[in-house]
Amino acid sequence: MDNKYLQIYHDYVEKIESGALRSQSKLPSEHELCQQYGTSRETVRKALHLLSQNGLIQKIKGKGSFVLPVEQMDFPVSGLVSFKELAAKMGKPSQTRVISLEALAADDKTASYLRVKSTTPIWKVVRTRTISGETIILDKDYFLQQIVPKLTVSVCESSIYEYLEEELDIPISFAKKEITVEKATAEDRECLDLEGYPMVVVVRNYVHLEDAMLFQYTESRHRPDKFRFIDFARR
Amino acid sequence: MDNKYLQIYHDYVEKIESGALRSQSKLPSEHELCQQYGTSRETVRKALHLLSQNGLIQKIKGKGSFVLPVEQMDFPVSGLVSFKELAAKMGKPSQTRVISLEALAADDKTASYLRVKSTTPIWKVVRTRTISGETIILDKDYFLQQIVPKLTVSVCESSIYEYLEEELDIPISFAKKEITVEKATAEDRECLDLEGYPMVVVVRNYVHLEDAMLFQYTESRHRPDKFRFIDFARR
DNA sequence: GAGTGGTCTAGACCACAGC
DNA sequence: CTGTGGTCTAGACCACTCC
Repeated sequence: MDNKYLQIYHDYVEKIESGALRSQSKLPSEHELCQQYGTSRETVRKALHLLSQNGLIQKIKGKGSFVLPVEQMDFPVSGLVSFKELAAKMGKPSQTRVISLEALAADDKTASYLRVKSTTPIWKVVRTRTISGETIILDKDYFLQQIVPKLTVSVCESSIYEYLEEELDIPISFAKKEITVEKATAEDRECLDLEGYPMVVVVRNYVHLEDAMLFQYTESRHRPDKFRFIDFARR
Repeated sequence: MDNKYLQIYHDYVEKIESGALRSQSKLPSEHELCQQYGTSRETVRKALHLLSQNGLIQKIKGKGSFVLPVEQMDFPVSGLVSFKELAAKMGKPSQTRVISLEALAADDKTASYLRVKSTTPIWKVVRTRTISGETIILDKDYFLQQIVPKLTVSVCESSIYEYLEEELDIPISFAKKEITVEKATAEDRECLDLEGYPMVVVVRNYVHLEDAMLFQYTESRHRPDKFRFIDFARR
């Protein structure tokens, strides 16, 4: 069901992540790829641009396109990725526990985060994440009921993200993350294995739909020594 | 000296950041832009894609392109931006102080960060950043002398980044940032106004050239309460 | 010089929104 | 239905790298 350029893109993501294409190795030239896939050059270029944007290849004028060093698949919290996917990539035993799941009216603070009026019907989900036996992340999610009419504990235990994308087909478009370090609250100390750390890393995530409407606000609170964030930027 | 698509892109960055184009307002259709700029549609689309990637506009199929809410000029540490630019955007009095500038041979630790052999000739620069009277950032930069033959204190006091890009014309291509929280060292406590905070936020930045060669490693150590990082992600 | 990627064009057909 | 953005094509010229 992919477009042509996504087809080419996914082919090469697979080749690179599986190791079939080694770091530093050269991709076929754009001309060759046109012939292999039977497409025009702009289409091939769109695929290569995507690979380059995502840090998988490097294009050098006059030379060609080369696979970049992957550097141990670095916990890419950057972008829109779910905890489930992350945990799977890291290959560590992990567990999600639902502390609470409530349908309620937004209080003033939550309403301001979601930029809606107070008393707007919302879902509030509180979960903890346990990795290798240590509970190190406290996630608090808020959704507009208008967008997500139904939500169950079992969905919250696996992946809300998957549910929204695949079941409800909600068109998630872009998200803004904000990372700060703050004093641990009583709730943090209660829910997490903080081991005496006085602070937590707070990742606030604002998720927007295709029409730019904000529909989800997530606050992810991490034990500082277990927190790691990777960002990849191009000129 | 810009390309056509960069011309269009910069025109609209200016219009949006200056406020001439309000949040939510609609851009001309791609067809109209073609006529206004006398270019083909793919060229206009390349410009709009860039605007969209950088979080300035939102394209909606069947409707048009719309200016996104800017949300208070959000300290965009994301991407490749220099401290000088950041401080200017935030409009706060700031100051850079050079603690040391040395040409030396890489020790084992530094060599492993830069992924070169020990004893490779490098520059080591240590600087502090003071904002509104508080010294809250300690920056340690390491460069390969092979790439940067000359470096002076006065360059380090203004902007090394500008010097590399504009004077030396070094083709910076991409960078990887890694954010963690670590115990403050004696050096941190000595150079920064830590106010008793036991930890610092460490941003490690690996900067690569166009040929994917690593040429700079920067370690930026922040007082936790003054740290803020913004990440913008699209589907 | 031949081969590469970077830009650009003038078309085409499609899917979606809104009337 | 018209107008919008999303995809795709088959060319073209340029700047760069390497021999």
